Amino acid sequence: MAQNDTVTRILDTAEVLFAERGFAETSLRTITSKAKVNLAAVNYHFGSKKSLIQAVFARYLDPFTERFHGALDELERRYRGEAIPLEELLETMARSVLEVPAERNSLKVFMRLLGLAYSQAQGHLRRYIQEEYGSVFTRFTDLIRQATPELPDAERFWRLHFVLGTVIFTLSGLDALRDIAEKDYNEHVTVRDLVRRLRPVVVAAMQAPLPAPAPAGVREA
Amino acid sequence: MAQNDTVTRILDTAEVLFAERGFAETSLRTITSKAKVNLAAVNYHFGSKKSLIQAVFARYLDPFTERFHGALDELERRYRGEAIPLEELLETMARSVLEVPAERNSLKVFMRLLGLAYSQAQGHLRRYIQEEYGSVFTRFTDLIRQATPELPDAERFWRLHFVLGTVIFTLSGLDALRDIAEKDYNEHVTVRDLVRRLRPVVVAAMQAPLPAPAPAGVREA
DNA sequence: TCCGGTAATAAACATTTGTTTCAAACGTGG
DNA sequence: CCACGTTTGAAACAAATGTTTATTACCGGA
Repeated sequence: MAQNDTVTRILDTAEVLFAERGFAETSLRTITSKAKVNLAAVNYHFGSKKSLIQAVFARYLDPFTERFHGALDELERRYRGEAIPLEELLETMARSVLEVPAERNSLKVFMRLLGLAYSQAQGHLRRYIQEEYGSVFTRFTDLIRQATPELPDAERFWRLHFVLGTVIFTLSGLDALRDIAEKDYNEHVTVRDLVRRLRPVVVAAMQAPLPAPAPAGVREA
Repeated sequence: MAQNDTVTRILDTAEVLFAERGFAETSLRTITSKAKVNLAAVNYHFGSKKSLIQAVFARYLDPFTERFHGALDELERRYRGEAIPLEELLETMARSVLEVPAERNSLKVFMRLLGLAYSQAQGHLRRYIQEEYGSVFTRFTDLIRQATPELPDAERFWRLHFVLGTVIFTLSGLDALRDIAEKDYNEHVTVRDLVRRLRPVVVAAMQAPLPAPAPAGVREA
């Protein structure tokens, strides 16, 4: 199990360094020295730095998509054709996201990586994630559509990304925010705690009244 | 006005490149060649790449904080001691943010930069922004507190960051999202449009019902 | 006109980056 | 025990980065 050990050690080290500093700011030498493996091991086992980055994501997203697909199967079975309630869908998504990294106590790393995947330009990453894991997201949004028939399609699209932003932003910046919260309110906040606080906010956001119609004839660059 | 021209050209070019690719991924050579100035000009006028990054932010944040402070002064004068309504505060913040880059039609650049400032590790940037512009944020949160006396302090703290996440996440990833939205819904979305959609969602999020109390005795790693 | 400092330029600098090379060590199946 | 494919190791590679150095060009005031 020598090669497996090396591969795992590289992945374990890389994911926390990536999460802390971003991809471009993390050199292979930093990773390999901290992981106590040879520099060439990365190119030997993964081929390139880009592939290493993708492998880091795959290790989270592969189990996640599997679990999530399973959970959605179960939900659809339970509701047999009827629309699944919105809160049930959100709850299921939350549970699936939480379960995967829970096995390694690395939720904040996972969330930070997700945040980077969005913000970071890194064209190849977005393309990779989209191609590899786009289908499960499509399935989820389809179910969301059936659960919120009163929303116009475009409005639902944007609201989904609004709440996605809330969750990723909050959980990926959790450490910094937690420090402030503890200092100011003397309250130790757990992830469970945050999810509990998130729930009513997310639901309220999705069910907010529709915006006033756009004023006509206003141009913008 | 030769030196001013060079300085401005560097800033103009740097800000769009930074916004497109991030800081580490944008080299001084790319900036200077695109701006048609000499490579050494950056170090001559700004001292270092770090200082250039800070200067890019200062060019947005200095006018913003001035306008925002002014707008808050005006609000406080209008309400003379009484609590300013939440929506008025949010509206004022939105207007101040929108006004500054409007002068150069570069709102998306500004937003992307804000998003990078959060997501990007770049320790020096966070510290710089915090030290230089933290006070206006403190003033704003104080007013928000007076506008939402029904919220427990901790709850308000988290909700503020929830909606901050929504806004920054959405607007900083605007280009990518816009592409999807246009492809799927054949709808060209402007920033004004997004702000209009954001408003009811943000208000609903801040006013959502309080979460169920935390279950007692549940431990977590 | 000439001087003085400011700015622009080209070249070189020292580091750091990802990647490649090739030899040595390893381990497993015959 | 030997041979062979796999993995590790140290070193070198080319390319790219931020920064510095001299040198030249510029330009307004004495």
